[in-house]
Amino acid sequence: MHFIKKIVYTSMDYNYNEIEKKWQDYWRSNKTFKAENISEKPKYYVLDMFPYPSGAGLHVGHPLGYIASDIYSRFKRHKGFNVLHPMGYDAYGLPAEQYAIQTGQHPAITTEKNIARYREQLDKIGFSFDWDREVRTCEPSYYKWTQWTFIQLFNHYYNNKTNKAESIADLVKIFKTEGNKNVNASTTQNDVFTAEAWKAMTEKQQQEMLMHYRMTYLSDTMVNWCPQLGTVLANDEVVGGLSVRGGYPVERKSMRQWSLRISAYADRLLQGFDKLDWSDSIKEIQKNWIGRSEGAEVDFKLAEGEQFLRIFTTRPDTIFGVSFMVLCPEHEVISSITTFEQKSEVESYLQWAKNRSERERQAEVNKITGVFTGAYAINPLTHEEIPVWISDYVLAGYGTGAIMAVPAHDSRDFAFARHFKLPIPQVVLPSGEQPEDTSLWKESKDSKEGTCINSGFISGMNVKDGIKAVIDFVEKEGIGKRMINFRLRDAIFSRQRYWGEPFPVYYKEGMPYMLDESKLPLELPEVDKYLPTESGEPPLARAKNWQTEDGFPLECNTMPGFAGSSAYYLRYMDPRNDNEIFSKEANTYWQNVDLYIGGAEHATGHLIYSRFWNKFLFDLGLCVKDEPFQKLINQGMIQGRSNLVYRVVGTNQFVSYGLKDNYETQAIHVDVNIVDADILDTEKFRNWMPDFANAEFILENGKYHCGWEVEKMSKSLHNVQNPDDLVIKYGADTLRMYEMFLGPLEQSKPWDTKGIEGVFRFIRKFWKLYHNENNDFCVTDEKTTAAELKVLHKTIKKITEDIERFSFNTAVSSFMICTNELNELKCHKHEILQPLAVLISPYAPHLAEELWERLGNLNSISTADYPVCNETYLVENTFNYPISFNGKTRFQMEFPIDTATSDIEKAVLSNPDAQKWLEGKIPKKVIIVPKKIVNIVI
RNA sequence: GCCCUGGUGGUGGAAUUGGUAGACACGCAGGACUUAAAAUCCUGUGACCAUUGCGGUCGUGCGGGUUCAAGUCCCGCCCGGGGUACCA
Repeated sequence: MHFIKKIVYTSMDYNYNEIEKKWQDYWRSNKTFKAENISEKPKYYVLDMFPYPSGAGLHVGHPLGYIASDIYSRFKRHKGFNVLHPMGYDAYGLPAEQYAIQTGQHPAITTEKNIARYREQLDKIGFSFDWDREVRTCEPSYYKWTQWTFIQLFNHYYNNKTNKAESIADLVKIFKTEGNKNVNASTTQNDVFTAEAWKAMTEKQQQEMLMHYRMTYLSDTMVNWCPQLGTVLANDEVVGGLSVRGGYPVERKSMRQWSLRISAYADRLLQGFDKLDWSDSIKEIQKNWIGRSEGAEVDFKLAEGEQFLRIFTTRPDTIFGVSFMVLCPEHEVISSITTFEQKSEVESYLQWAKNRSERERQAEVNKITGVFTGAYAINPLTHEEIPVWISDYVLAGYGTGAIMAVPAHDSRDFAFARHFKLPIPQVVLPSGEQPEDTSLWKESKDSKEGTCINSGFISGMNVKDGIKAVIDFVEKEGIGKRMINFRLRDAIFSRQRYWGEPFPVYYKEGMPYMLDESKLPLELPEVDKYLPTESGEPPLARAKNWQTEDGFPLECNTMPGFAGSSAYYLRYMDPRNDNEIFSKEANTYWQNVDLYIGGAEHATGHLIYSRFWNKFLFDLGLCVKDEPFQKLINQGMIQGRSNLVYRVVGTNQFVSYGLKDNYETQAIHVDVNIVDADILDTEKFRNWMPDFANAEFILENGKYHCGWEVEKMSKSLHNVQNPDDLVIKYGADTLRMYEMFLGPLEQSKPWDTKGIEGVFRFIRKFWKLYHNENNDFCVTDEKTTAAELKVLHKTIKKITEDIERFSFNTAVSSFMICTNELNELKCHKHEILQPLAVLISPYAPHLAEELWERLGNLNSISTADYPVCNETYLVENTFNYPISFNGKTRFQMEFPIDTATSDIEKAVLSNPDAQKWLEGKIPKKVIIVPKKIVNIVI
């Protein structure tokens, strides 16, 4: 009812539905926002994180970033830039495949359908995307280049000397002439071999050796295996031992998998930040994820035999305080060093540790477990014998899988030493303290600063000097060296799933080989079921003839989600190129993304993978910039605002919010779409669910008031707002401006439709500046007044400043203020209203286009120049000084702008109001800041 | 635990470089128009005290500090949101 009334009345004035459709059609048929790769104009590349097209469609949270980037794109066009503003779909993904498993419907069909829905929703909001450049990661013409890049990764290794990826063919040449003794590469093997030894290897042995160097490599690694999803996951896809998608438990398991040697780029990924305009918080998250630690690798000789244990430490100065060593349960020397007496105990511990899930291990961090191997090592500085233990608090994946324990100064070592009654020698003394009896300590002292004590030749040094002295010593002795360690692990790149890019890989005698580039794309085959085979192979193993023309079997794993999303921004530059990933010309013109807007949840996944991928392509000389995203903005989450009704326990009665405390009630989430301004539509409620058909209500003043809460937007909480309904009810321009008006782009904020009416009112007021009571266009050529010009130019200035600092919420209020002021001035003048239409067009493009046309212009408003502020209209002759006493403002006085401060002082002090506040006292001091404030100190 | 964020009216928020705290909007209250309602327009709206008018006191999570002047800078806490977690 409410809804129909609105349509009727709006057709009387601003008919947004008709106008918005008209201009969306116009933009589509005129390709208004097509970006050319050749242009005289300077370029500007604005990118949104492309969406995964889920079945639920867009909710109001999704377009927030898209609206901001669209405003900026349109602004930049007005400013004379050639703007690249594309959109596409991250189309591979688990939900479509899970749906396929359940229903048998091919994920391509589900995906296609979802994309169509997304497109329809996006179109209705009036985005200025260049749709000719749309990409979909699941299209063969797109993933051809994902596969192609994989081949390049396979054919390159990372040269630490030149600090870039170089060709494997060149590496083979070096191996042939001099072996690997002079090679400093990022590698997973340490053996040194000669040219002769290389030549003596079989092809298979050579391939196995090269695998340790390739940027993507096949290896047996401990992976995150998720049984419920039937696939392995990368580290960023696991949080707290559970899969991010679906929340299923994840186990550690050794499997033969493809990995990307992203760790080779760890240092460059860190250094790259200096040049980037990203928020500190997102840089910080990535820095922590990469986790650079400076320290040393030191070898501890075993007391028996010639073997040694290599450890990594950031605190070489504390070696004097090492009283035992600990190995991870997976450590390879365990079997050879364990003594006969300890053997059975060690074996049962290893068995126990192996069966412990990742989740249990993380949940029971405080549970101290471990076993003594019976072996002893020699502390290289004290030369004392120290016991070697095994415990799963030492991780196989970091450092060397073995640690030197410094119980006095490390909390985990301390807890372990206390539990197993091992000695705790103190070696660092914080300044101002005396050495203590460590047996009385309740916890370790993690002394990052202080003086070394009980530490041989470094006793008396401060920690920093001690570290340096010890490293120099171990390097001289040849038992250790300076070392930088990273937390960042190589990314596991295989997935045991159907709906992803096939690897361009076949196997010959168990060794992988790349398909010839001419065979790309290797298209995803049809399968009868989207499940693993009975023997546990991935779904692709079900495909018929999944082999090369020569009969060699093809890889059955597929690539992970981040494969297709790691270089899509580059493909947008030249998306229909079938001969290369993108042309040199296109890349040289577009360079990299100037502005990237998206959610902060991609900090440790997509944003790191993309930077890695881009740096690799940069090393190959394919792209001209080594960082993909110059400026990054993370839009905040839009939370849902839920409504609650209160059922009297055990009845079918619902009591209004204000009266609920008189009853024992149960709160129930109610669909926010049947609530208006917290007032429940009781009739709709009865029809909402069969359970409530006979609901009775206890009302307040004849109305049912709902309670409310801010929480995440989700179907199950019935608080999802989708943009389509709002576009129908208020129009796209109102939705766009309202989403911006909600608050700062980067902050999380609750969605509340209450306020949208205010923006809707504003849009109509704005329309009425150009129209009379009969909705006839009424803009005149009358001469402007100084007051009108001042309003216009003040607004130009403010809006331009706001847009440049991405403060869209304050820009919207400035438009409101401007409209209110022009309305008051009854201004309907062309000279004011034409530039104003351009000013608002990035925000409310449909409205602006319509007004632009009515103003007599023939081209799209997007071709108009952005108005320039003329400061001369803003010059003030006087300033209204706040007069404050001891910092408290009491009254105001107006003075001409150029009044001398001495004159101001005189005038203020003789003012009767001032006399009242002075209470006859003589001011100690009078501070006058021109055009700011007068402060009188008494 | 560690790291990053944020905390301002009934609500969303503004205050860009230390200079009149609460712009703009929602909501609410009152009024105009109307047979009535919707829409629109006008007025008021931080709290408290006073109210006949003038006014006054307090106030940006809490406690200190720097300053003529602090939402803004410094120190110490509290609370919310996000990230990360045996990383040696």
